[in-house]
Amino acid sequence: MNLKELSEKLGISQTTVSRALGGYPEVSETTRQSIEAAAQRYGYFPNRRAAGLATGRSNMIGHILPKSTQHEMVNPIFGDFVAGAVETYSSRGFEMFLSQVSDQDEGATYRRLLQTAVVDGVIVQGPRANDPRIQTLTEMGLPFAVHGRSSGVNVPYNWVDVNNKSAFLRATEFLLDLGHRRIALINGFEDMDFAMRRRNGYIAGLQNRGIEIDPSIMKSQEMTEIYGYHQTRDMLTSDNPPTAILVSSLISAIGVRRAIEEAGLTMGKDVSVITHDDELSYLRNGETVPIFTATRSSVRDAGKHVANILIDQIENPNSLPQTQLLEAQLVVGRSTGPAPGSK
Amino acid sequence: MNLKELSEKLGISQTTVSRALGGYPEVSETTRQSIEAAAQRYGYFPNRRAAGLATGRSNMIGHILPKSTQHEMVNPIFGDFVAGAVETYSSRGFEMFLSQVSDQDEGATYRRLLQTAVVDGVIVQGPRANDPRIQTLTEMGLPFAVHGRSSGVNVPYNWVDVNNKSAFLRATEFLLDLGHRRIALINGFEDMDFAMRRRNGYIAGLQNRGIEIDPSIMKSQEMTEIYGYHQTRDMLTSDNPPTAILVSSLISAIGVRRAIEEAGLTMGKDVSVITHDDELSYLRNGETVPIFTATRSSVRDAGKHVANILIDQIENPNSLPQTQLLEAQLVVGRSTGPAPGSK
DNA sequence: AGTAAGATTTAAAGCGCTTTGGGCATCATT
DNA sequence: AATGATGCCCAAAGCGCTTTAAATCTTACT
Repeated sequence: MNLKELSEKLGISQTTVSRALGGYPEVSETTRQSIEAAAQRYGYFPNRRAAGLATGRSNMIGHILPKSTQHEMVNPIFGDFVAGAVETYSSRGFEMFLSQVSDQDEGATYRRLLQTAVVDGVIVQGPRANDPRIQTLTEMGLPFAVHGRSSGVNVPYNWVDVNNKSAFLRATEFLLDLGHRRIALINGFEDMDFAMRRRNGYIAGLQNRGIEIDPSIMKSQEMTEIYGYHQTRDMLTSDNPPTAILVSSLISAIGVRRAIEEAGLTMGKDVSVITHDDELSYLRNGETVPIFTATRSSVRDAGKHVANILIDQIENPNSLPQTQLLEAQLVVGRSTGPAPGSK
Repeated sequence: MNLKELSEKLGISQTTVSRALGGYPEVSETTRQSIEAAAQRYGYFPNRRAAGLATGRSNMIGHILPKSTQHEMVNPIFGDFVAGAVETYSSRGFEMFLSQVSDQDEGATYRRLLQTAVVDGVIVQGPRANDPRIQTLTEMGLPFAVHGRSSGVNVPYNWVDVNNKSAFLRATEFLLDLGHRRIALINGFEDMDFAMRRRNGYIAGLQNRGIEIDPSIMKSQEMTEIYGYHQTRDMLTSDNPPTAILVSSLISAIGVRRAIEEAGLTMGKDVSVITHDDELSYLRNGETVPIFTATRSSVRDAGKHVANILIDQIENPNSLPQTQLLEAQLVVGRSTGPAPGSK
């Protein structure tokens, strides 16, 4: 059933049927009623491709999954982030489009997406410092919103980010207050902007108290479970092991705990741990009392917000970019305690 | 730049330009060369909406994310599964479309997807026994492929599945061979088809050796970390605790390990554990030597396969449905050992 | 040289929708 | 009664592409 058939069946012009269904005012209430009833009865929905061709809009938002040759990991937060975004999309009449690209030609992909008119805007994930995508997209005029920020980029753009620096600053201070003086950092890849900011928060926290920065206990890599395990095991068997560890991901923190327990130590007594917690739905950090003391911020909510901001921009092309800085909560669980030897 | 402009620039008809770019034979080699060069130079790509309107094909595959009111969990394997599928899509000229639906009107969504001509086919995830979606889609004539199978459905359809029954049968036998007699099952929701099959494998394994089935140590729920933890903790403090546990997900197995260690027991000595391992990229089951003895099967590969099968079907509408049964490997790690008390 | 067959190319129709620019009643205003 | 508004509806153009049917140009053969 298409518009033509429906309008013939009703004996009403295509124009009027289209307008009635589109909610335009210049249709009398009675005809609108009968048109809507008929559409319902025949299960008519406008063909989106045709509608898109006519209007120049697709009501689709693109997400680009970089097929990195370097990092083979599929981000564990991807599912929850997308779930949040899609929730917004469906409530605002949009849908999600996902494409994969090899790293080098991401620019070409955006250009192609624009040229082939397949999306109205894109979400940029995992920004790095000075991320070139922001420049590219701005020049191209393809609406976009970034999950995270990109240090060094000065043009305004839409973003939603967690206050990573403040979160890790507070976490560091919390450990210092407990008497810890040797605090390790198990961070994500530090060319990622969020990881850089977390490190900055950590460093600021130590420096505020005049504690020296020791690069040998600052690790940076892809945040897998194994990675947390390895780094912790190595540090715990070193000459001068840390008494506390700051971890960038709950997944890695699980590895950290494994290494601590394997070393015959007790988490929260011998070694304190604070992790960032994205509130992944399949990996809750305990229930009423969290397992890990954590800086907590829902990545799912972030997905919702960033989608909303992008759609605002699409629906209102001349509006100024919006930004949103979410504060993480510091929630206290069972993984932290006074530094051993301090009273 | 659109087709009309490009063809005017070249002084060649739209027809010929379109054909040259589409790789049709009735264009002389010399004109094709110059057309391709020009397309390259101007960065021309055909508008996909318009092409789709003309051909009736969209080159998009739909995935539906049910917005379950009941299960709020975003499947942890979603990311890897999608990554596999998208890899296939991009190599075969397709792209992915993701939409969210509330449970009850999934049928309506499929109908709408077909009517609005937005996808060429859909992937069905998480099938249950007698899943109504298979019937619906078959009747509608919308091409689809299922990740998993649906017991009780007798019409032929495209699917890719792991041999869950055989995997759990073998795992059970492995534990029995180690002398275990009291083996618990921490399974996923058993209205999910895969979970049902796993349970059947487990039961068959026990019955083959004449061991009685004890429903009090067979658990079924959403496979979170917390769930594994709770069930294990409860069972270990019961009158007749199991000496071995079969777990349906690595995520839950992490919770199982946590409970075992919290109880002061040693995994692989006091309590043996076998888990299913989907080879999630962010959650590897150890390195050379696995942490957990596991039934292993890559969900990412499954994504690739199911996407290929669906595209085959789309490109060749009259072909018979394809099916693919992947065997899981039983890999031995450090989480299993002889039953305590047996010699 | 003349013609049939084959190779290229083109004009134009059509995919299903939205929207512009009128047209025709109906109603209120002078 | 003439005029201007207003409300409702419609025909047709156009979005950018693919593809059918027809035209033109080559080539091969009698």
